[in-house]
Amino acid sequence: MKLLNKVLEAALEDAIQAAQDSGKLPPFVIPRIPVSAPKRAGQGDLSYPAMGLAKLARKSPLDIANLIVGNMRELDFPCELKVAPPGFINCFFADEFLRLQVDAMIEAGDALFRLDIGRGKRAQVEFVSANPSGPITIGHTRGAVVGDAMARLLEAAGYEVQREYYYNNAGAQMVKLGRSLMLRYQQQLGDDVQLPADYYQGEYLVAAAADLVAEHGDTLRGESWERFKDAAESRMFDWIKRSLASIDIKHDAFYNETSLFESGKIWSVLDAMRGNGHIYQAAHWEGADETEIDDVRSKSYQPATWFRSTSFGDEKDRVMVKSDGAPTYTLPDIAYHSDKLERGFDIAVNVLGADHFSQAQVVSYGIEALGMNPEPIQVIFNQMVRAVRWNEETGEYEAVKQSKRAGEFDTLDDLVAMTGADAVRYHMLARSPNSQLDFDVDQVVKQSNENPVYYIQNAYVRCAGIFREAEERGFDDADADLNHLGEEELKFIRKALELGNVIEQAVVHYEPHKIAFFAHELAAVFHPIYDRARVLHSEVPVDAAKARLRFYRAAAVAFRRLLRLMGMSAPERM
RNA sequence: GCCUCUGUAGCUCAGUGGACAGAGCACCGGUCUUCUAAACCGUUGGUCGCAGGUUCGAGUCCUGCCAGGGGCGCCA
Repeated sequence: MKLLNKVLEAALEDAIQAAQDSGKLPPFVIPRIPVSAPKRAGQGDLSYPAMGLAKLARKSPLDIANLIVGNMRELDFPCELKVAPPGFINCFFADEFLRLQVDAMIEAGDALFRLDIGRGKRAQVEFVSANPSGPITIGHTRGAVVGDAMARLLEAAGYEVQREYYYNNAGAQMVKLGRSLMLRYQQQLGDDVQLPADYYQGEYLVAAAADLVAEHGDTLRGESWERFKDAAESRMFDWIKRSLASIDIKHDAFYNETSLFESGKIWSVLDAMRGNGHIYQAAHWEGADETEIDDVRSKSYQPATWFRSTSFGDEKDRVMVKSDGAPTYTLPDIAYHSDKLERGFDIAVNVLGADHFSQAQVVSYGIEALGMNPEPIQVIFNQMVRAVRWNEETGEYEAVKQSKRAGEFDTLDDLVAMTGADAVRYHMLARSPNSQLDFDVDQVVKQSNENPVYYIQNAYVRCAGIFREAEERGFDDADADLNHLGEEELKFIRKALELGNVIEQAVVHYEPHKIAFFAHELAAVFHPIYDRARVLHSEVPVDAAKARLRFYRAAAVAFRRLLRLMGMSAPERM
């Protein structure tokens, strides 16, 4: 299905051009013609404010609007154009066109409003990317939900999409994880050993140790920490994948940071940056002030390898290779993103927490230093998310501790157990990424009966109920005449036709939350109609009933499509 | 101090430079003999943080200020 506002935009531009050619409008460079759906009923289905041309054309907006309408060619879709003060051109879809859309929607099915803006293009979404040192926390969950919804929307826009997970199983944290499990294992065997305070205290390692004892007895006593690290890691990854699968999220590829070391990619990238004149050796960065220089002296650092990121607008240069010869995290990160671009993705979306802002910026500078265009790399920064609970004693909200312990309501598993996969997905998605999110667990549970989640799903359930009942009664819509549809049903079709633009906007601006709000709006149009436009009711004439049954099939397609775009289930009954 | 996000109804939040600023929750009052009332109908609720500026037009763009979150490491 075409994006109708794009069709109208093109036609309006042609009309302006035609008016200019015939001398009715003076020559000027035609600016962007923004056509959008007006907020208010009575202002049409699509609208263009011609006021913006007043200065260019040196005419009154009303005159301009009338001139444009007078020069319009016939559109692909039947509609009526009306001019409204102070200079709007409003487009009203013809009823016959809307009736045609009912069957078009049913035919489109799960591919409803699959766009062609990404046709032949490849997109990648990198998200979650938590290192395998513990369970998926509430913070990771937001990234997971937003990233997967973004991937689904890109697919809807026609892109071939890959979901990738980037991780590091090498660093000091993983050593600590291995040693933590080793100590827990020894404790299970009755040894009197203590876990240092900065080790992983989570209960899940106690369970892992118990499993090791059950499986291997005491035969692992004396094994190195690496053996335990491997055991912990594979257990953690299994857990992470299982948790993500519980909210219907699956990655296509897992990219290990270590491979960038093994392939030598980080060094070739560093050489390339050096070749472009952006790398230097020094004890402190070139623009260091006295405080920084004193600090370096006090640590008696040997020279390190610096990236002159200030050339690209950074506030200070960044270390790529430490004085001990080990790369910082940033170098492999730059190498990883250059690898992404070399793999030929037209778009590489990166879903990160807001705390990675500076890091992402340095990576972008690094890509520039390689002589590559960083533009395909787009980052969605999610602001902080935390689980909160109401504290009766203090009378305020308190953050649930980030303990990584089961039962503390701060892991994905806990959230799903308490509220359900669909509720987690909806509440995590239905917020602008720029907005901080306090996930009030008690509230989500308490309100579950009057939740937007169920409000939307119930629209689909109600359709499914009609189909079930119709089948039982042997009633079908085979020869339905859609002329029997009323204003209200057509109003729903009008609203549903906005879905294409919502998908387009969500993709172009990397704002997957738009789909969640639209789903709620569409449900709000649906429910009153369901109440009034009954199908299997003795007072409803057969012709109207058939038309309505056909209509509800289209509505079900729309809701199913929306729910799937959000990664939510479309249940047949509640 | 610098960078960045946020500030819109009692609460949680939407809001492509356009028309009279919108939802949900909460509150109050009504609706089920027909496809599930997890719904519908109605009422109440606003100095869009403050002050300037740009514009025919600003919740939206710019500047300054106030308040809150996040980031400013030879950690990852």
